[in-house]
Amino acid sequence: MIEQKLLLQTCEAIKVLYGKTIDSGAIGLEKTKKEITGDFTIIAFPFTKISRKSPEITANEIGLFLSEKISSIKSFHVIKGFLNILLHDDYWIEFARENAFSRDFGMATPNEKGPVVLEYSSPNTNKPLHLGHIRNNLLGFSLARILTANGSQVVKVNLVNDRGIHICKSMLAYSRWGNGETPGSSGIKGDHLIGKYYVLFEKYYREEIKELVEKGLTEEEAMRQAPVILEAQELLRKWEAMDPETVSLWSMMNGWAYSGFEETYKRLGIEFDKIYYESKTYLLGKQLVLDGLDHGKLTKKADGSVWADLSAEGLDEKLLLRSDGTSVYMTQDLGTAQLRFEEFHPSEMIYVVGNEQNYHFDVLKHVLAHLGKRWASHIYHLSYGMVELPQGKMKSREGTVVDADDLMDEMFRTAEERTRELGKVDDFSDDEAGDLFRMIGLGALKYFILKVDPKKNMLFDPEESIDFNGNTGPFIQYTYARIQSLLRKAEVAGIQTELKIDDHHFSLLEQERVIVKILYSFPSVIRQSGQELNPAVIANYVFDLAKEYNQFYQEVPVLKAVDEVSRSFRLLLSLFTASVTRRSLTLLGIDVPERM
RNA sequence: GGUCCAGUAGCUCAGUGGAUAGAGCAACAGCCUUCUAAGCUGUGGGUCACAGGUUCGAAUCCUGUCUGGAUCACCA
Repeated sequence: MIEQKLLLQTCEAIKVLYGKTIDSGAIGLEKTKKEITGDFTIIAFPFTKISRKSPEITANEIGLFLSEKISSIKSFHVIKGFLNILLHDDYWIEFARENAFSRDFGMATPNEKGPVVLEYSSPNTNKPLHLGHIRNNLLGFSLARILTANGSQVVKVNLVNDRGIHICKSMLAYSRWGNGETPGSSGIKGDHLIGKYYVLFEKYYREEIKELVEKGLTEEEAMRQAPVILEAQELLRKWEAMDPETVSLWSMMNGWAYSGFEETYKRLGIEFDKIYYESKTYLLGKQLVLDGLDHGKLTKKADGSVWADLSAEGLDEKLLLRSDGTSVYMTQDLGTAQLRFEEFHPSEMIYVVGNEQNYHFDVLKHVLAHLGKRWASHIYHLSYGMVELPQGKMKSREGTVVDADDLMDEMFRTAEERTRELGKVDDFSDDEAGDLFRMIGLGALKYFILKVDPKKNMLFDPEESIDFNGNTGPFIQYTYARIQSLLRKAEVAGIQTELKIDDHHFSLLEQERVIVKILYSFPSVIRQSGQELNPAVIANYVFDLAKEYNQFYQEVPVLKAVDEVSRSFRLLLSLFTASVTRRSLTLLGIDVPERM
């Protein structure tokens, strides 16, 4: 790699010129800004202390040294303390030629340290998936692909929250008002049907609270004493006691939810390697806690409850077992973490969970460390921000949630409308057209969400999300489709894409050079987003690429280029760009259309 | 109140120690014998929340302040 060479020789230059050994990590090497001639820039300011000369002179001396040692350097020039280095065109041409056809471009060496267990999605079975889940699912799935591209073996897991008071609420409402309605009989998708009864419960519950408050109770008392909530709690106790009737209702309704989720996942294009059910794991962790108690790492209070004292780490005390000996959420998570560790011996355990649980994961790691689990430090919480709407936050109680299925329908519909308007599918079969609408609609949705830094709260404006112009998925898909069309036409015209540079030396246009340089950075973009667990890095990269490509080829048509060598190079560049674009979009879980 | 996160153009977002802080949307003015106008070109738009500090250099790092959000349950 040329960058390595530059760093190495800069060290050498400083040693020879100024007699001091420095670490190559201390050198500021970056890509030259677009407006300035050059490919790489070395920042010479820090060396002035060593050289005891002005930044300009220091940079010039280093530049001279480098161009003697590295043959790929064509020229250099200095602005203030910035040493801008220009490489020979042949270097970039060779680079493009070598990489245009390479398949595993961007692939890192396999990671032998063990698999990465990646949890995402984690739905509740009492209501359908909404926009927040979509962000979670897209992040998780994209991350799995990025990590795989970085050489990791990834186990994608989902932990379904299928037990607890929330599902009992839906069950209660259903047994009261359901009249034996099923997804089949009503034509309602299973998870939506359950959601319907959850909403019914909440509505009725609120009415009861209101009545009690009118009778003189405080709101808090009313919430606790409302007959319907007591009944739901009774249902939970029955479930825990394995009451046959309750369990059978529970498994029937959960079955509806599972098949509903499966359908949504499929439409979203995401999948899992393993699904855990909380009903099977909720008792885990208790033994872990009792062992910790035996070893004196946890404390028991007078009422029998068990706690972890994390005050030394700046956190509070955390309850792990209730006074009646039952587990809490944290206890379960301790248990499932232990389970996964034993199952996979992972090098890393990643949880894609919203940032409202930052504290929970802090505590989780600390408690595990307290219990002597060394792998606690291998837990990484990929925390993402909330999705807000123009009207404010999504609240299920106020009916301002954006349902995942509805949203996808809306995206598909808009994609179809817009595409038909433009006459893009006039020569498509119905199947082809349908596929295209789904690709574009989903591409728009996925890109819109993934391009934002995960940790930030984001605003989802339905209007803007279905705009297909500018920094959007469809724009990138469009660029790709156009390149594919170009390549098809070139083939028909019998134009060579294989570049012969043996006897030809020609100059790259400035824009060609910009594009090749962007392509050059692709492997480091993948690596970076793997490290930071950030698909947004890739999203923004591929948009820049598409934009540069469009700008250039607007002005310089490929098929008409007169010079055979330069035409051949541009085709090669198109091929290269297409392959990197496809690769990037795939890492984001976005499909690429051959025509659109 | 404690802890954590965020604050960049009218709006949505990039940029996390380098040069004159960038895109998209929105507004206005242009460009279809070209790979396909879901595109391209141009114009206007900034106290990088505020104040100090660190250094050759700060939107970026440190400290403090302000604003917004999350969290601190014998809920999950």
